[in-house]
Amino acid sequence: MSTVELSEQELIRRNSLEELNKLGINAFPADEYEITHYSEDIKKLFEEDEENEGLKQISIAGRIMSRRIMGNASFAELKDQQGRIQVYFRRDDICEGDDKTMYNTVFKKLLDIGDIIGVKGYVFKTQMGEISVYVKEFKVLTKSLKPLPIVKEKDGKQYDAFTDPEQRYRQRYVDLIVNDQVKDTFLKRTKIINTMRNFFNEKGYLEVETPILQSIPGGAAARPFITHHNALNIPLYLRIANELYLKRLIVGGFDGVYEFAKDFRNEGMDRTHNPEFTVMEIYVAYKDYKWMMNFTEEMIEKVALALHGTTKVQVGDKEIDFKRPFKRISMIDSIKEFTGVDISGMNEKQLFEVCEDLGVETDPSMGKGKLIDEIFGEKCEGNYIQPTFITDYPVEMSPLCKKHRENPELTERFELMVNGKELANAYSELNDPIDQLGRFQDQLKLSEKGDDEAMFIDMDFVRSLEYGMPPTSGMGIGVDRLAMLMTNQQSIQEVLFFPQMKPEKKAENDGEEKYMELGIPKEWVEVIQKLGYKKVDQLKEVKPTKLHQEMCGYNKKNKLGYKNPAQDEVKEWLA
RNA sequence: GAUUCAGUAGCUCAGCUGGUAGAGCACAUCCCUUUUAAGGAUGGGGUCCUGGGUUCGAACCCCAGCUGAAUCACCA
Repeated sequence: MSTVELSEQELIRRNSLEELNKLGINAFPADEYEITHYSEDIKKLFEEDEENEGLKQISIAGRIMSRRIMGNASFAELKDQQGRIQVYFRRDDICEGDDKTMYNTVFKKLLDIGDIIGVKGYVFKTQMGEISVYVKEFKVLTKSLKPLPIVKEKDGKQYDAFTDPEQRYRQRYVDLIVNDQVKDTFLKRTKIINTMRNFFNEKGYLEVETPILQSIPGGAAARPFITHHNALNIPLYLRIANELYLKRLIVGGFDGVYEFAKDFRNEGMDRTHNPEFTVMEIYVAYKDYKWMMNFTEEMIEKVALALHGTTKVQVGDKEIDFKRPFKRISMIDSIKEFTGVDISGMNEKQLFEVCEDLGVETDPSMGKGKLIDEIFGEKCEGNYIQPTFITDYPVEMSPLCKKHRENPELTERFELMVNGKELANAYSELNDPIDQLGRFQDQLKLSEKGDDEAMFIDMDFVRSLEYGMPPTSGMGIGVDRLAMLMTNQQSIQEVLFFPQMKPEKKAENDGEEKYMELGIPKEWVEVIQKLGYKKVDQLKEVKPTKLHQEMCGYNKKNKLGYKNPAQDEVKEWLA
C-alpha cells in the first residue's frame, strides 16, 4: 500500500512499529506465550478468595481496549476470549533499573489501542474497587496497524457505538472486537447446535455428511447454484437440500441419521434469507410424523432451557413460551378458523373462487395445493406467534411426503410455526417407490406448466426406494432462524458470522506502470492518483500547467519533500 | 425488482434559507495525577459516496450511478 493512501493515524502506527524494531522489539514474535488465566475466571476466583495463591503469579494476554496514561503509573483494559480486565502498569516495577524505556517509550508512546500484549503479574484490587492485574512484566505480541472504532460504555449504555451494518458485516472481526454483545449471539448459536447434537447422540442417532456438490439438486423446490466439474465435464449443483441422501442412508440400514447441513439457494436475500444457510435434518426409521412432533417439541424445549434456563424467550415485543406441548391444528381447520371457509373437498375451481372472495392473489398456473398454501400463507400463518404445529398439508405441496392415512388428498406433514414464521418441517416420509415416481412426474408437469421451482426427478433415489425404505419420519429445522428466535435478533445477518454481501467495489486505477511509461517518476504516480487522475486517459484531458500546480501544491501541503518537477517535464508526460 | 431513507475526520454524528468544513471520542505535543465514558491545555487530521447539471458560488438544489438500511414483491 502506498503511504499516500494511509490516514494520519495509520502512519503514526507504522512509525511506532519501526521504532519498536529499532529498540530490538519484534512486534510480531513467533514464540508461544503462556496463558495461565482468562479475565472472567480471574475476577471470579479473586472474588471467592483474595488470598488465592494461584493468583499471585499469573500470565495473561489480550488486546488493549483502552488506556489511561498518567505520570509514572497507568491503567489499561485488556480484552481476551472471555472478557475484559484492567491492568495496572507502574514505571518502576516494569523498569527496575535506570532505563525506563519499556514504560516511557514502549508502553506510553509506541503501544496503541488494539495492540495485543502479554502480561505477567499478580491480581489485586484497586482503590476504586476494581479487580485488576498488577503488571510486573509485559511483552508486545502483535502490533495493530489500523485504529479500532472506540466504543465506550457506562452502566450498560454505549457511547459512540460501532453500528454501521455494512461495516459490521463486512468486517465482522472488528465488530467482534469492539461490540461485546455480538460474540454472545454467536456463542449462543453454537450452544443451540451443541444442545441438539447431544440430544440426538444420546438417542443413538448418527451424525453423517452427504454431498454438497450434487448432479441432481433434489429434496426441495428452489433455484440452485450451478457450477461445473472440469474433469467430468458435467454441470454440478450446490445442494438445495440433503433430504434424498439421508433417506438413502435409511435404506442402507441406519435407523437414525442427521446432518447439520449448509444448503444453497439462488434466490432473493432479505432479513430472513441468505443464499447459504444452515438446516438440520434428521430421519428416524419406524416412526411417523406424530412421533416426530413430540420429538421436535422436546428438542426445542431443551434448546430454550439450555440457553435461557426457562422456556420463555423474549422475541421483539413478544414473549414466546417453548414449553411442551405445543398447540396442534390441521391446515384445513386453521383456514376455517381464520377465514370461516371450510375448504375440505373443494376442487380447483371452487378454490379459485374462495381466493377471490378472500382477496388472495392467484395466477392461472396455480394448482390446488398451491392455492390452499396461498390462503394459509395470507390469512393464517402470521397469527401463530406461540409455537404451533400445522398438520396435514395438501398432497400437491408435498411430493416427498406420505399420503395421509385417512385422507388421500392430504399428507402426513407438519410445519412448526413460531412468531408467524415457519421454523421446522416434517413428514412421515413417502417410501412407496411407485407413488414417489408418480409424484415426481406430477412435478415435471408443473415444471412444464411454468413452475420454475418444481422438483427435479432423481431416478436413483426412486431406485433406492425400490429396495425398500422402512417407514420413516424426517424433520428439518432452519438453524439460522432458530438462532434468530433464541437470541432475539431480527435479521439473519446477525446470526451469521459472514453474511453474503455485494463485493466491495475497488476503485479502478490504472497500474503504476502505465503512468511510468509516460515518464512519470514512481513517487509521483501515487500523488497523481490521489489527485483524482485514476486513469492515464484522464491525464490527456488536463492542462499541464494545472496538473503541475496541483502536484506541487500537494507536495507542499502534505510535506512529502519530493523534488517538484519542472513544468516542461509535466508537459512532456502529457504530450 | 419497486418505494422510502441514508452516505460529511479512524468511530458516532451536527452542519439553518446555497456563501471560508464543525463537535465528542480517537490521534499528536506538553502538564498532572490509583484512574475507570474521568484530568487540563494546545494542535494535526476531510475526494462532504461518485459523475454530470443549475449557479458568480453547491456538503446543501436537479439528474444519473454506487453502497447500505427499512418496507413491499418474489422466494420457504
